[in-house]
Order: sequence, then C-alpha cells, then structure tokens
Amino acid sequence: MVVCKRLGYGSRGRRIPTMPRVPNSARGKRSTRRKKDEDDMYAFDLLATVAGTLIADQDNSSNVPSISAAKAKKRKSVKEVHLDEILPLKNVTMEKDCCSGCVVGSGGVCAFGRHANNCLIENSSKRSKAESVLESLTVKSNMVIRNSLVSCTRPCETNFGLGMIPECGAYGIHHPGSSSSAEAEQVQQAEPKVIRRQADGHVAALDSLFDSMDQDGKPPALVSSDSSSCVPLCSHGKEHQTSSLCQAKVQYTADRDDDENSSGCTRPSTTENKDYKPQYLGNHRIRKLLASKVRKAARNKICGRFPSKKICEGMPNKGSKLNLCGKKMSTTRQKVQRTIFKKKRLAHHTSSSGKEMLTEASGTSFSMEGRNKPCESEDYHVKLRIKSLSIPELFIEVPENATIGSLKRTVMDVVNSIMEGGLRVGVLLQGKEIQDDNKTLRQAGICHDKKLNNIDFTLERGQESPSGITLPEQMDFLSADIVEPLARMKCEESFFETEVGDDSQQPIPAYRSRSLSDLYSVHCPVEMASQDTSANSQAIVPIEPAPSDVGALAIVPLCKTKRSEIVQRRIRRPFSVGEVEALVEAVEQLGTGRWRAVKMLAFDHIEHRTYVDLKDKWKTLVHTASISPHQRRGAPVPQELLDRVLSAQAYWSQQQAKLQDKPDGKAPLPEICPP
DNA sequence: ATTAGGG
DNA sequence: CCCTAAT
Repeated sequence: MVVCKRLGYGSRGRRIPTMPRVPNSARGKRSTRRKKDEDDMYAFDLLATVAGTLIADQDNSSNVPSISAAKAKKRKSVKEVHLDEILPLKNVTMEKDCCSGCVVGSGGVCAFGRHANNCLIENSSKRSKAESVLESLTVKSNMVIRNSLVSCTRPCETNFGLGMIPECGAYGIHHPGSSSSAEAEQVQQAEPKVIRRQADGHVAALDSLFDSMDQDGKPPALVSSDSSSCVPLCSHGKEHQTSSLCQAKVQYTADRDDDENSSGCTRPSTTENKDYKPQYLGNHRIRKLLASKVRKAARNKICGRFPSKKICEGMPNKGSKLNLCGKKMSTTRQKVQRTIFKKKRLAHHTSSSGKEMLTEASGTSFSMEGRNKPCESEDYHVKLRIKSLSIPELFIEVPENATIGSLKRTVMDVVNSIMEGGLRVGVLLQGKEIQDDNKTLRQAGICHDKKLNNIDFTLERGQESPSGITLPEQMDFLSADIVEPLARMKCEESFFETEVGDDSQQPIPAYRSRSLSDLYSVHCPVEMASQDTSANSQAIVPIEPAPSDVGALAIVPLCKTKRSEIVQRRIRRPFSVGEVEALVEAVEQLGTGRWRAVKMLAFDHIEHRTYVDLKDKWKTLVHTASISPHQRRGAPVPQELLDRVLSAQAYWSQQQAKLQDKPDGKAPLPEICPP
C-alpha cells in the first residue's frame, strides 16, 4: 500500500503491533457549548436586569417591575439601564489646557469602569472632532466623586448609603431622594445596588474609596487642595476596588487584576508573596484541574461584571480592550496591559518618588448624624460626605494615527489603571493622619455626636507601599448577609491577581526526563524559567493583606484558602526536536487517538507533558507539516520528521475511517502491509 | 480519567 | 497551552 510505503514502518522495524482502537471521534463536535454560554448570559442578563431595574426605579421612584417583567425585557432592558446610568454623566466639561493638552474635568462617579469610559468618551469625542491629532494629551481629571455620602452603621444594619447628594450637583448612580424620610427606605435598596455594582465592574471602587478610611502606617501624603502632581500610572497592577464595610472600620481594598500575566507569559514574579506556599502538585492533573476551575471562576466573574453580552459587544470599540466577555478575555487583557504600559511613559518625568500623591480629597466635609444614642453604644451611625476627590493630572501620549476610539480607550485605561490600581486611602482628621487601621472610628475621634468638619482623605499610590493594599477582610458596617456575597466577589476578584502572584512562586519542577532526555537532546526548562522571569515579572505585585488586618472575619481565611489553591498558566515549554521525534515515533506505532498510550510510551515520567499536550503538539505538527516552510515559526522541525508526521497522520486517519466503516473489521497493521 | 476539538 | 464537551 502506498500508505505503508510512506510510513516506512517495515523498514524501520520498530513497530509495536497494536490493535487500533476505535477512536472516540464519533463523539464528534459538540454544539452545546455555545448554547450553554448563552444560557449563562441569559442568567447574567436576568440578574443585571433585575438589579438594574432596581436602580433605575429609584430614580423613577415609582413602579417596581416584577421579576417577570424584567425577564421580559431581557437584554434590551439591560442596555437601557446602563444608559440611564450614563446619561447624567454627560455634563462633563472639557477644556483645553495651556500646555497643549486637554483638560478633562468630569464629575460624578464616571471615573470608574464603564462609567468612566462613557464619561470620558463623551468628552473626548467632542474634543477630538476638532482636534484629530493629539500628541500629548494631558488629562486633568477632576472627577471621581462629588458629595458621596458614606454612612456607617453597626453590624446587622444594612443602613449604609452611597448616594450622591443631589443638591450638590453631583452625578451619581442613584439619588437618595431629597426627602429625608425616603432615606430609610433607600437604605434597604442600597444592598442590591452595591452588589450589583461590584459585579458590574469597577464602579464599586468608588464606594470603597470613600467608604474606607483606613491607612496603614504610612506617612501622611501630601495634601494640597490644588495638587497638580503628576500621576505615574501604577504599573500593571490593576485592581478592582471593592468596598468593604465592617464593624469598626472600613477598609479600602484593592485587588489585583489577574491579568493572565500581563504579558502573555507566565513568568514568576519577583515579588514576595509571603502567603504563598510553593506548592507544586506532583500530580499534574490536579494542578490542571485547579487551574481550570480557578480560571473558570475568574472568567465567570469577568462576565459577571459585564452582565450583558450585548453590552460588551455594544462597546464602541469592538474586540477592544473593553470586551472582557468571551473567550478572548485573556488575550484582550494582555492587550490592555500592553497598551497601558505603552502609555505609561506618561508622567515619567514627574514621578520620581515611589509614593506619589495621586489624588486628594478636597473640600471634604464631615457630617454626623446622631441617633440619640451615646457614643459608647455600638449603635451609632456615622455618615461621611465627601464633596469631591480629584485626580491631579494625567499625561497621555498617543500616536497621531491612533483612532479616536483608541484614544478614548486609552484615557479610560489610564483612569482605570489609576483608580483600580494600587490606590491607598489615607484618612486625615483635622490634618492629622490616622494611621492605625485597627482603630474604630470612635476611637479615632470620628463619632456621630462630635462636630467634625475637617476630615480628609488622600489617595496615593499603593503599589509600592510596604504594606501593600489590603484585602477585603473587614466588612465592618454590613450585616452578615451582605458581607458574604460581597466577600465572595472580592475573593474571586483577586483570582486574577493571585494567579500571577502564585505563578511567580510556582517552583519549576525539577526536570526529570528519563526516557526522552536520555535519548534525545531536551531543552533545559530551567533556562526557560529564568528567561521567563526576566521579562516583566514585576509587572504585577502581589498584594498581601496587612498583618494587622488578618483575621477580622471568616472572609479572610476564605480568600487565603482559595488563593493558595490558585494555579497559574503553565509555563511554555516548546517541544524540542528530540521530543518531537519521540512523539512521532510513538504516534507511528500507536496511532492518533491514543494519547494516553503515547504518553506512556514516549513521555512517561516527563510530567510536564500530558497526553493532552502530546495531542496538541501532534495537532500543531500536522499543521506545521502542511504549511510551507517559510510560514513556520519557532524552532524548525526537521523536514524528515514532518514528513513522518504527515504519513502517520494520513495512515491513522485512514485506519480510523476504516474502523468506522467496518466496526467489526480489524485494521491491518502497518508493517503487515506489503511495501 | 481520556479523547477530541475549538480557541 | 487552555478549556471543555462528551465519553
């Protein structure tokens, strides 16, 4: 047979007679996957819709649609909901700066997440029409929050409000209504809102920013009402800040974005992660399983943030950084990171100190709402009103040929990177920074029955702070019911970041190639590891909770447990020629579709090559062999091997076809075939 | 746990 | 390499 000739099995005489097995290919391709995704999306849509309508209805303050009604609306309504949120953000202003840049002043919470996006887009679109070439864009954001109301209540009270004060012209997510009586009811509805915002993305960051007023032992940051210090973008660490309300205090928390590795590679981070215990699971499968599950969770979370697929797709920039839904997430994230990195040269000249004052709270007012209870009682309730926080300056550089859309995205990325990144919140009471995070508000002198009107908050870079950014351990002001879901979200959020951090610690398993390394030349993974390390291992710095913060709630152990289980993407280990040859030979003997056997035969004891890897490699080999040599990339594979690949592939494909035609027939073995 | 295939 | 449906 021709096939036999091509295979040349007989001549090689190294065949191992093997009964061809009926391939499982009959399983065929499945088509249910998409369906499931859609189902998931539907669920998210539904959730988002319900949550969204809750919010939307607060503005309308009227009919509360039933769940079935929301159901009927489905995705469409979701979109509308977000539009509702965005609309008020329109009134941002943009003015040209004297230094040939643009000054963007924006108000409200639009600095976060999609809000930021939309808000900024609004601005830049107007601006950009007149100015298509933006070489150096200086964005002066005065956005963030205006008059955010932060109320703290004792545990079991869900009474915390984050609404904007309407009369101050702030544009918030919801308006608690002017009537004071309405507030109590608003409070109840605040819970789903907060949760929704968290799931929605970065919007919750604001909450945390102004809910949290703890700063762990850092020297007071510079506070000036007119700070124009430049803002070096925190490198890669993009965190999602979530609010954590706790009994005695609120903590600003920032989570790292997993960013599947900010560079597409899994390189160990040089940062120290005390929490992490190097744990190479000897069992590769366990590892993979864990990794898979973690990723799944993380991905689900991402989608959770953007509940509606439509919303994602509806973003102005298709397939761009904002589209975190879907499977290209990791790739997308990498792009985002790269982009941010590029733009990051901004503010280089201005940022020389590690700790940069990012923003400041200006005009912060502190008002107390007593409850006719003594300060000593646990049942006090403090409300803070932050009039505004501002981001001093951003410097953005974009090429002339960049599109407006990319400009918008850039601005958004920059803002997000700052806001989500290692921001730390400092609390200054009458000019004096409160450094003890463990102090309660009362202990710090923030009491509902006191007259305080001089409390300031500072936002600084947290990236390089020694103690890092705290985790969401202490949920002081919320009842247990609320705490739970919030905490969970938080933990999931830290998956991304953690992945990187953990991976960085992932010890490279000792390379124990036996059968193969003895026979062929096999690359040394140690080299790869080190080379991987060099790239940008510091792109993301793992964040550890401050020791003093550990153990406040059961949340913490939960996070840590998950954390320790998180496994990162395996490091890339290109197949050496020797490995390829071993694989080819094994497949020639065993056929395609018996990857477990192939693994046993040729890659046994090479733990980092799973049968799935071998299958994948074979797939790529077949592809490589079928393309022209100049199209091939990577280490060249000897043509001889590629020829064998094609031969074996053709042969075994034929065998499989025969087996399917004649299930009872025995496939002839290659060497039996006459030459 | 394996296999097959899409990403 | 990852992810996952289907075995």
